[in-house]
Amino acid sequence: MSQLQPIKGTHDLMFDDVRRHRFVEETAFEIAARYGYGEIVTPVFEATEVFKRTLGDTSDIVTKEMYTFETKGGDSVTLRPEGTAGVARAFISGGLAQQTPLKFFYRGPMFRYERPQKGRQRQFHQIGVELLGVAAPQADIEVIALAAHILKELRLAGTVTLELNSLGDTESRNVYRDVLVKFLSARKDQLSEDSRGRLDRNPLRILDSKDPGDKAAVAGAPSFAEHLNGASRDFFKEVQDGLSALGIAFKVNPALVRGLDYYCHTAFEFTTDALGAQGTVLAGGRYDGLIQMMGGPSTPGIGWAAGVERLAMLLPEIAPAKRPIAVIPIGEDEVRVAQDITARLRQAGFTADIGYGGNMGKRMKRADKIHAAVAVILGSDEVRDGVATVRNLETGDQVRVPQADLIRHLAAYK
RNA sequence: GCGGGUAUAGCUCAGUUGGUUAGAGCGCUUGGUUGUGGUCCAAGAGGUCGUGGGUUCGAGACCCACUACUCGCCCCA
Repeated sequence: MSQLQPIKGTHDLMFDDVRRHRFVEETAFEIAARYGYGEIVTPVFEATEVFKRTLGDTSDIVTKEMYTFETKGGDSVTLRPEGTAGVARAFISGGLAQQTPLKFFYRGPMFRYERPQKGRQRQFHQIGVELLGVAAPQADIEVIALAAHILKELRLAGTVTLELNSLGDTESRNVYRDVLVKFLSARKDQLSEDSRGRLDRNPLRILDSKDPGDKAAVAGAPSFAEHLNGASRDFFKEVQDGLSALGIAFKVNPALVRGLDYYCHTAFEFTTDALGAQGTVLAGGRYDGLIQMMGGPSTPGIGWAAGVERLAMLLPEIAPAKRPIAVIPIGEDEVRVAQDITARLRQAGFTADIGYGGNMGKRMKRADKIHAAVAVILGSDEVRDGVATVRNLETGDQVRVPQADLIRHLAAYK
């Protein structure tokens, strides 16, 4: 047992784990590119203020989950707990308001000081998209369609469910908020301690509490849908109609809320019951107030983020890694020739590996271990005759091939 | 921050009501095959039983504390 362990809540990714991880990221980006999204890479840390302002001073993320520290220069910086704030900051600092609409895809590590459990790490990875500058419901439809498309491409269409809700515009939300607070205040004794605190900070969050008392109190509450004004109602209907027209199935969930103030209109989540408590796999919404709240020009936006580890866990078997060609010099005298052949194979686009040492048996074992499809064996006889012994490691068949013909002969293994 | 579970070989785990030299499978090394892997056979290496304390004639096992991991609550992707 080594005493040297990774930091709590962090993991080393290797072998198949990395391949699943990359498969998620690359598939997502490839699909996003078809929708016109370009990748944006923002720093993994920002001025603490960037997150405080965007996430709200009362959110759990800001109040207890951020990795915040002071630099040698005395500035407070924070490892990003999510991706939207950094993109919004880049939008403002880059003066990109003139170039809307803009579509960004991002991926990378996020950091939250939480208690780790299944599907929840302290360093985890997200992929996400942001569409900035489009106020029309068409943007909501496209962004959700993109998410659905990616999940389908990952062969997860059958494992996830899309839930949808509308938070309305500011006017609707303020009206409903007051109604809800009044209703719940009258039933304060039924509420959990957490939810009593939320009454002031985040009353909408009480709607999706799992606490039995909260659920009972909320059961008879006036519905958000009835308090949407005409414009908000029309907006939500257009989103729903658009999704239906594209054949994207969804379920309206009135309890689906975002606690943060800048969220409005569309909120959505793709969830699964295959991951225990951490069922949300991809979630997002419209945030028309965000850019302005950060000090930029008023710009509508909508986006989502997905947890790469969670998606990777759900992934069915992925395609096996490409099988390499093993080049095996029998003794030290053949190493030079083997290196030359290996280099030529690699230049020609093959995946090739060379046995590093030991006797031939060892090198053959190594070839088997890396799942080589074929071995190119070079002994003194072969070198003398300018040939190589090509052994099919599946069937055991082997033939002598002139070294000059190797690339053509091995074409099937490319 | 609050609960539950677990901790024995590199990995996955077994280990009887507490009893003398702590086991298996896989993996690893070597040999059977000094120019042939995967299969097979044989041998071998590898463990202060998470750490510290306690109970006992005797602790891997029982008790306490700590640490780590893990699963829930919470939060969220």
